Order: sequence, then structure tokens, then C-alpha cells
Amino acid sequence: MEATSNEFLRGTLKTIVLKLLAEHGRMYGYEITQSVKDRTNGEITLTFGALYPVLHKLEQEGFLLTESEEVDGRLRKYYTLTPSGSATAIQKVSEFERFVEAMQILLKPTEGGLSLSPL
Amino acid sequence: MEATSNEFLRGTLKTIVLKLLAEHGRMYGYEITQSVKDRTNGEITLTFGALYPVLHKLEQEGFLLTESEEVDGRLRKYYTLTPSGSATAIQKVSEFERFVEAMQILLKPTEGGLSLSPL
DNA sequence: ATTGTATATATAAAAAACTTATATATATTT
DNA sequence: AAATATATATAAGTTTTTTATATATACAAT
Repeated sequence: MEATSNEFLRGTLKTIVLKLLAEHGRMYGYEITQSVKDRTNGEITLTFGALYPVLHKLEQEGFLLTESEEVDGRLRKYYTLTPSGSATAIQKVSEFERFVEAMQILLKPTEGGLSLSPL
Repeated sequence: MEATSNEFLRGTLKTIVLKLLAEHGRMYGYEITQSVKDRTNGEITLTFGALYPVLHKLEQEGFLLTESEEVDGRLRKYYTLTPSGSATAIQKVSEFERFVEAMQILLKPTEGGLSLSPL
């Protein structure tokens, strides 16, 4: 069950991060990648090169707060949502649901035309 | 019912174009934008600046064939799928469905934690 | 001992994708 | 005559993402 290169992940990164933080309350970067990988059975994997810039951007935009903590001699940076981050999380998730509904209209199998799944 | 800026559209453009062509058999660029807009009630709108480069790229990759036709004194460029284009259309749609399923796992409302939709 | 793996964050260079602006041109409606 | 709809296209700029790289600790295996 290999994860596809997932071009579809484009544009959904912020939404995933905000939603996970809304749910977990407090997470650090590495934990986010592991959580996504575990919960989707490896279907979706976030790369660090993509994740960290997104986290920094969300922080800049006032959606996240950070607190650094030393655990086992290693530095961990915990992220939590600000009120506006919480609001944005809810909004983004609902926008994504709306987008998916629209996509389903476009992608659903058709009866007429040159069907992808002929009956 | 305004279309959101739709960052989510990122990465789905090729899939939409291939699927529409698989269904309609033959379409021109402008027709594709109108079809998407009409069928999704304006929820998804493709811009020309994004669409034409994608069409040209898909053609380069051997997924599309073009035939130009003059209609009412205006030039129209019709696109049709090649066999590999048809195969890719099917594949992309199924990859998208898989991606959405994985996303639903991440985005579904939770019972524990800081819930987005508390019961 | 040292190699490899897991944990942990981060940046820089490069590529890809997309937005916005612009250009061109005809037909139809106001 | 002006605005709108139809029709394709490119260029400049921005954003996003990938890939590569750097740093550092802990633990397990050899």
C-alpha cells in the first residue's frame, strides 16, 4: 500500500495542520507528520520540507503560537492554535468539504457520453 | 454563492480536465471552463491562465490530441484523449477518490480532544 | 566502537503550479 | 459606440512544494 506522489495534497496542507491542532490541542512538527501517516495508513505523508515552512507561515499569520520545550535533551517546538487559528480550522475544513462535494459532481461516473465505467 | 479562492483546486486541474474529456469525448478550452462552472454552480471556476498551460502540458505528455476548427470566424481548438490519456483519466480519478477517503479520516469530527463540533 | 535507525527542527536551492495581467480578435447585444 | 460573450494565448510574478542538506541526541545492533 504505497502512498502515491499525491499532487492532491497541494493546497490541503494548512487545512490538515490546523485541523490536527484543533483536535489534539498541542503538537510538535514531527508528531504531526507521524499522526498523519499513522491515521491514513501511510496514504498521506507530509514531508518536513513542506511542513515546517507551513508551520512558520501559519505562525506569522497569527494562527499558531509556539512554546519550546526540552525533552530528552532534544528541543521540541509545540504549536497551539490561537482563537483566530481555531476559527480558521473550522472554516478550512468546511471549505474543503464543499470543494469535495463540487469535485464529486465533476468526477462521478456518468451514464451518457463516453463513460469511464460503462454499465 | 460565491466561489471561494479555492486553494484546494491546486493539484486537481489535470484530473478535472482529463475526466471531462473522458466524458464528453471532445471539448475546447472555453467549453471546459464553462462546463466546470455550470456543473458546480460556480463553486469551481477554472481560470484561462491556469487551464491553457495545463492543456498544453497534457498534450506534450501525449495524453491529448488537438484539432483546430473555425467556427463563426473564430478559431476553436478541440481536445480529445489519446488511449494513454483515457487510462490516465481513470487512474487520476481513482487516486483522487483514495486521497479524499484519507482526508476524511483526518478531517472527520472527533469525540475526544478539543472537538470542532462538540456534542 | 561504530553503524544504522528513530527522533527532532530547520533552511536553501530548485522546480512546479498557479494567479494576475495583458494581448488579440470576432459576434452579439444594449 | 460601448459592453458583453466568445475564444486562445503568453508573460511576469508569486506561492507552494520537492529535494537536498545541515545539525544533534538516543538507542539498538553488530
